[in-house]
Amino acid sequence: MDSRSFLIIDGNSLVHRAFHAIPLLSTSQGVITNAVYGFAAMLLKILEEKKPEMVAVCFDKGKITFRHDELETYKGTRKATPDELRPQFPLVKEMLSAMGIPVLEMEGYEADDLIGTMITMAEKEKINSLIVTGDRDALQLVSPLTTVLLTKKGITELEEYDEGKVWERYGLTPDQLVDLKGLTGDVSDNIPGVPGIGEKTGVKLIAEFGSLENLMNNLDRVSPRLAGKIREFADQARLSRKLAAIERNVPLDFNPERCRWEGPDYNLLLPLFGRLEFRSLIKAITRMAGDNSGKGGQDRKGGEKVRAGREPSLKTYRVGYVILEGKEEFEALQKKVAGARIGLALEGNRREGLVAAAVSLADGDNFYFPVTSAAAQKFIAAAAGDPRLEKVCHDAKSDMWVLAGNGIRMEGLAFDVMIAAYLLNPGAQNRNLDDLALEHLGVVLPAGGPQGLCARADAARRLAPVMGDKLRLAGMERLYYEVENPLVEILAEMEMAGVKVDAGILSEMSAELGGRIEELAEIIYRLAGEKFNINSTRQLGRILFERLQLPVIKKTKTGYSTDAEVLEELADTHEIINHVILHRQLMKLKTTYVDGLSSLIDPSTGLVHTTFHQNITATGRLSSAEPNLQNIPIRLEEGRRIRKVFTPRRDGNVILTADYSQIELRVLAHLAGDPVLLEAFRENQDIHTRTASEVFGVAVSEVTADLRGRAKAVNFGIIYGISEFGLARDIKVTRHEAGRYIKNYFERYRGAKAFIDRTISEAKEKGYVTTILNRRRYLPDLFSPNKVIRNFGERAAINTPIQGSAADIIKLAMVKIWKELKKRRLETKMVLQVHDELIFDVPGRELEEVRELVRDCMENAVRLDVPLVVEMKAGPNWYDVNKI
DNA sequence: TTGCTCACG
DNA sequence: ACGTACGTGAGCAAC
Repeated sequence: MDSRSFLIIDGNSLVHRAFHAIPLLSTSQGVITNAVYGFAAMLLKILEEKKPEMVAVCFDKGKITFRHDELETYKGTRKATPDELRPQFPLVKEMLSAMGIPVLEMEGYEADDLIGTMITMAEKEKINSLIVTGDRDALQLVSPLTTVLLTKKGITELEEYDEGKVWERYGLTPDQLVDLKGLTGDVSDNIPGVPGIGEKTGVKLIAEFGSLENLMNNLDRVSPRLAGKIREFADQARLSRKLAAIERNVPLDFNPERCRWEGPDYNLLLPLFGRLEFRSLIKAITRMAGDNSGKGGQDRKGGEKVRAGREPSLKTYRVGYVILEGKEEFEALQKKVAGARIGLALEGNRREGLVAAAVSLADGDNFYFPVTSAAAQKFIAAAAGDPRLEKVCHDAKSDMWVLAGNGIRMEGLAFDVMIAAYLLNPGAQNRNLDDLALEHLGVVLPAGGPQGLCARADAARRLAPVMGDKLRLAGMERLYYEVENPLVEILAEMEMAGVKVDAGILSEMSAELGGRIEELAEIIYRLAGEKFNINSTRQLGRILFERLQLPVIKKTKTGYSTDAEVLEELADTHEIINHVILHRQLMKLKTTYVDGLSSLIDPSTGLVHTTFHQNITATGRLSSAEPNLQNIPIRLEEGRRIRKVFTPRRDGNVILTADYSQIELRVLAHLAGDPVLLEAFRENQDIHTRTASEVFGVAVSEVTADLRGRAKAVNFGIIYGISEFGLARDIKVTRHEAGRYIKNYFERYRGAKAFIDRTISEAKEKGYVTTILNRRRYLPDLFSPNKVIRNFGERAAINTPIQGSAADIIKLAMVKIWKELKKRRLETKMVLQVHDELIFDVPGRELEEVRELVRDCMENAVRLDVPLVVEMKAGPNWYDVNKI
């Protein structure tokens, strides 16, 4: 654009366009944001491309405009603004204010009229204007100085109209477009025009006569039929023309010069985008603005001080810092931090250990040091190891691993902002320190170097009180300080302790499985009549359903389904199927468990060290990765044997397992207060047998294995948020039959039914569900207009309090057990957690004591309305464990 | 990177 | 008429 350029946007039009072009996005807490997002994305793109000098956005104001004085039914057919859109307008205006862009609106006028008035002012001053809108009516404003950008498709495609382009499209000049509207009217605005005249005829007439008035004066020169029609509706045509004409003289106390754009106020914009969870836009504007900081003064060690009272703009966050070197400096700092609370950030990794550290103090002083000298090493060991020196970190468990590389242990973790962020919203996908600093502090962290590390230590320290307040307000203080925070150190110890894995047995298994897989492959190729990749579902599908013409049971969105369920159903149709099933099974065992596990054994110790993720699941469970030790086979004997390789770490030790019996159903009994469930557990009955008796109306003594199996599926179904379809599929009965079971269940278990209904309705009221320790999960899916997604949300609303409470309970038990093991100075190591089960590596002499300690801590972790029962087993490996 | 499949609670 | 059981992680194939 030219030197003086004015960008002027039809806010209503673009907000509506964005709303319809973008699917219903919402924040993790259910605030719908799609229109704001689309509008912001469009705005940023146009600003970047056009770099205008002046910017304004116009909105309609008031339902009744001056046009309604002329025609009561003007825009009478407009649909009401959707409920999902209306609350987004204030957000758009807030965004514009943060962008530093003025919003123009005036009672009784539409955005068009304000735009017409502004560009008229601009043209007088020879300013070039660019109008952005989705409304073709704006094309009448095109002139040598004014162009219009029309939205074309979606939000990114725009089409620029100058006079030439208007002529090319309509064969008319921009001001003739108004005359055209007089004839054709406009369905969307409910402007009548002349009935029977559409765009084709209209354009022809206006092109020939130049204007509506001239046409009226020369009706003798058109066909009698047309002339009659126009004569009959002459007044209506004149009125329509008047309505379609954009007003250019609104008494507006504003002018283009006052729209000079100085750029966004990033201190407002970034927190707003953070709140709306516009991660990609945050990245985009961060990039756009670039790192234009670094004007801070230097201090004696080369660090940079914050400049006081700087103007608001997107500056990478800068902190003052001092680089520590000499022994005396470390000693001085050690004195200074005694008994304090510090932010701590480390640079380094697990393999190579600690490289550098940054410490941030409450008074704002920050210290950076490379860990190269003995003095540095001594300082960090003392600081990290001192339990009374409170540390605030981001992802402290990773820091503990880095420190462990230097033989340093961390104690005294006061706050981990990553874990706090997880509790505040377990559904968020990102908990980087950078994102948290942006969202909660409104600052952009610098990357790398002493400045970067100090900023991280400083940000962590400053985040702690902010997030601590939020935890308190959400009622999660106890959950944080008594469960999750202590668990960080416990999980670090479990990971570092590792589990002994017998590599010798694994390599034998690998060879044996390899041989069997090859034999099976040969048979499969022979039966198929050709060689192919059995692991490729596509190639397998082609063989089974095309070459061998087996019936197609199920399709995936990319082709034939060949999953276990399908293969099982095809088992009788062809000899090849059972071989494929076995091949799959053995392949899984070999690749994932046998070979996968082997590759992760530390050859110097024979241990595997899983990583327990404490901030992944939506429900509060842990997850385990590299290797995942929470999904080691057990259901089928063939796979179960893998467990033989998990052994105690030394001779004389045993593997002890302790698992909660039916913890989720017990939690359900407690939460629902259902009398039948309560009674069953209080009397320690077999819960599935009892359910079978209730649902199928037979005496407990008459329950067959088959009935018990079905009842078990029903019980699982209840926990998952039952559906006829799911239950029917699981136990292979008709949907009708499954429906009967569910109906019977809810008639016998009224409390469970009431719990489910109550849970869903409360979730819809609050937008989230909670567990017994007040863990929270937001469920934006509950508000989806899509029924399938909404049903998902409802099932999650039922399952989360159950699964999540069970997670709370075992985590609490872990903390109790760990403290007790420490207190008694036992050598026993807690090594694994598998959701409802804990696994220990126990010296033989401690077995008796540890068994009682573990049982006590687990059974009494919380007080429920039903007893918690723990089953314990012990043995020489994870396979050969027997009840004790 | 995505989709499919399958191991666990 | 639709298309679903809840929560995970990993390996392979095929882009």
